[in-house]
Amino acid sequence: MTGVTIGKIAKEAGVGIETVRFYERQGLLDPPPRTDSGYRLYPADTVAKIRFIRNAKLLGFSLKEIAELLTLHDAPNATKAEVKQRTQAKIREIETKIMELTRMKKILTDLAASCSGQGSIEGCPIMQAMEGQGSKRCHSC
Amino acid sequence: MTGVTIGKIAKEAGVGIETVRFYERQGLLDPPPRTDSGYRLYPADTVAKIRFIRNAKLLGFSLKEIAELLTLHDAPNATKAEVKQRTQAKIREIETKIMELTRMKKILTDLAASCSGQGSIEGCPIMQAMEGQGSKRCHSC
DNA sequence: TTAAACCCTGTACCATACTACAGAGTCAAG
DNA sequence: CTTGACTCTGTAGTATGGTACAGGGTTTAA
Repeated sequence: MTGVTIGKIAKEAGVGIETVRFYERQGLLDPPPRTDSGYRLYPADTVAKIRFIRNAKLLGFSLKEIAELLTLHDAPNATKAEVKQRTQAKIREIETKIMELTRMKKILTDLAASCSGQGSIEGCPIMQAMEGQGSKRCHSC
Repeated sequence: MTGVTIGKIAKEAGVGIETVRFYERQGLLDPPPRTDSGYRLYPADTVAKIRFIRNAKLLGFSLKEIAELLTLHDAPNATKAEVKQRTQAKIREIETKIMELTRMKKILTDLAASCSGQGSIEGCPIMQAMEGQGSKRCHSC
């Protein structure tokens, strides 16, 4: 089997041609063999790799992290522990983001509740909150 | 009063000089008057504006959105409703992000629980999940 | 007077994940 | 044999929020 051209790979994987080349530049996809005229000819499993990239992205992994996961994927001596450790690190990262967003949401919700939404902006409690010192002794810290 | 030079504004506000000029380019701070030699001379309330920017950022507003808030701030005929509406839109935006992150976290947590973390990467359930079709009929959608 | 400290503009760079060309060569069908 | 579809490289642009110069001019304090 000689391989598949980039256009067919992209179409099957549901991404743009430019994206496939971009993933190659970023080290997510191995540079494939070429025809005499320089056309890329991809092995059949490339579509699966692009799907892997998409799935990992949906789980919050960056392209750099996905490159590492793909390296593990192809390393015969990689371990489950390495994958699990990365998964747990990502969970902690997500938890940190959720906590930060929850903090923002609580403050905004309280402010919205304290604002009548009626009349001139003068004395708006939301604006007043943002005018404050942003003190180092912030009660939410 | 002639005004304050950029270095003092930056120091008092706790940001870099470049950041002050950047905020001016982005339309967050009005271009201040200049000395004959071209030095910026800021009005005294500029430090408060930069604090406003920092506080609004901590609540999740982008610089573009903060520029709008600052415009409202200086508009005599602005209303509380306009501020409250932006606040509620931001709350919804944050809720969407939290839901997306929570979705990721749940999947990752389930996957981590299903992985023994022992032995070769062969058969790792986390990797297998990422190899899947990423189907259109995903049960989490 | 001279050196340090300050300020100016303009541009380029960091990460992230692409997207969009221009200008050229190649391949397949009719 | 020509036309359209495909591919190539390389570069630049998108949004976000800055940071970091280079290569000047200015101000201030000793």
